[in-house]
Amino acid sequence: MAESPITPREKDFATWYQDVVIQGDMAEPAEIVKGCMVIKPNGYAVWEVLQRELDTRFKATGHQNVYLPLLIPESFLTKEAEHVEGFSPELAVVTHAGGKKLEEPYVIRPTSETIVGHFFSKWIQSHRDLPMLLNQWANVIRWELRTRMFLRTTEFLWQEGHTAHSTHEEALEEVIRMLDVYAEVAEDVMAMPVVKGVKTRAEKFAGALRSYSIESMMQNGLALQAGTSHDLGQNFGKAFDVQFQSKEGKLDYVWQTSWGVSTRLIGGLIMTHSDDKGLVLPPKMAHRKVVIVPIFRKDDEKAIVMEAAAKLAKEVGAHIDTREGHSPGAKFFHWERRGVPIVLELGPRDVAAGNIVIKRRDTGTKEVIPQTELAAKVAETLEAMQRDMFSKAKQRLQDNTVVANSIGEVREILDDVTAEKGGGKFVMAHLKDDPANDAAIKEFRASVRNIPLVDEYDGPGKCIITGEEVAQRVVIAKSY
RNA sequence: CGGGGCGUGGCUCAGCCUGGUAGAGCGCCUGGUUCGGGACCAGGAGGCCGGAGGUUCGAAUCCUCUCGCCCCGACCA
Repeated sequence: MAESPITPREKDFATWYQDVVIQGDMAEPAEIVKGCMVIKPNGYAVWEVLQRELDTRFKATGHQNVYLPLLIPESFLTKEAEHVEGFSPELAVVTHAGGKKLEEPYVIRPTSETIVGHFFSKWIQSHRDLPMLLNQWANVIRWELRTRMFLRTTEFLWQEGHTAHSTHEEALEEVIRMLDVYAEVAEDVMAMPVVKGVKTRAEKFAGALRSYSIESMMQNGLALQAGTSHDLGQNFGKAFDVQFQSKEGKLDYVWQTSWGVSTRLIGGLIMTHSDDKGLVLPPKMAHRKVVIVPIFRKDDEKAIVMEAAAKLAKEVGAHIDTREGHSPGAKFFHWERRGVPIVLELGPRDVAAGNIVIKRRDTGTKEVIPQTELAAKVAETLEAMQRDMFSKAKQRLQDNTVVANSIGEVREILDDVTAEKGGGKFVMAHLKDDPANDAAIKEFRASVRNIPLVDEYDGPGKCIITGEEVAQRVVIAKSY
């Protein structure tokens, strides 16, 4: 037994997740710093793919990247009342520097709305400066009490978009545009289906008018907020005095948005697709899509096999596992745990027959094919995997979405659901957007995930708590 | 912050109750035989037992304090 086995999902989903992260060589707990993790090469490569996919789309929608300071004067946080209330409990504060106590402490950014507000007020004077469309790739710190690798760590990597507009309409368009970008990356690249919607007032970002989110469903049925896009209204504009002069010569505050996704997405990716054998990556997320495991005994066999392997590897852009001192079996397990989409086996028998063995990670299907067909077969298999993995996840989401018409029913369905045991559902119910109702749902540790932008159900109905007429059903679930 | 668990070679842990020369498996190094789903044999390197104080002739073991990590809840991307 070369490396520790992975706890089956059935037995304990939370432990399974940790095992997959560690065995897949994605990350490990930092241990020396509370709640932090070390993202290892295999995990960081996945983040780099995500960065590339997102960044390309940000640029295509007119955004530019900037970088702002990690430290924020403490007083900045207090300028927006809701914002400070929302973030105060989880701030890490720098009180000493240069061997002296600081006159005014700095907080380590939990997010950058305030510092952006400050600079927007410097940079924006005229309607000609608008819209201002910026994005920042950065790390932030939120002192969470409970952490899980990728899903919630004290320090995490993310991108935060910050934009300023001259009208609310335009800002709203931006909010939805970026939510769509997130949904596209989640579904088309990560093969992770999401539900787009508006957060309830109780669940919105501290300081926003409204927040929008994409919510995905993990294999245990728990919801994961995979991305958010906020309509900040003029709240930060007013707090930081970001005014512009309109065409008509009138002064007005800018309308802002902010939006972000984080390394949490990697957690979502893992919990959407992986299995009891380890990590499973959709082809578009795999930095290493094809690996060849050469098989041979004697030196003359080795020469023949390696020559054929090198030729085929070049043809399909594969990595050859040339490590010595490991049996082929050990190599198969190695790549399987790391989620490589396609593993090719090539031994003397195959070379003699002009064949090669192709195995796909998601289904475990193994096939012997002529080497001449390899390139076509690889391309076709990668495409099929991407498609099938999305379908499978989509099906699971549908199978585990249920309708409920009373609070008792909702509670019945979700009461015993935990991250470890699983059994989670998305429960569609009519509920009025009122913090009191959110609180009632919280009593059994569930929450309103969002109010879907597209109502796929029966339209208006009576709120399961107040009985008032509401426009549509909302998503209620246990979540990470 | 409440509850639980845990700090002993790189990793997983045993030893602690009942104080007396620091152990195992895995990994690592060397050599040989292996190699189509986690190979085997032989030899070898590697630890002031989380930290501080105390009890004792003697502490990984007993006592006090302390630091940290993990898991479960409340908070949250």
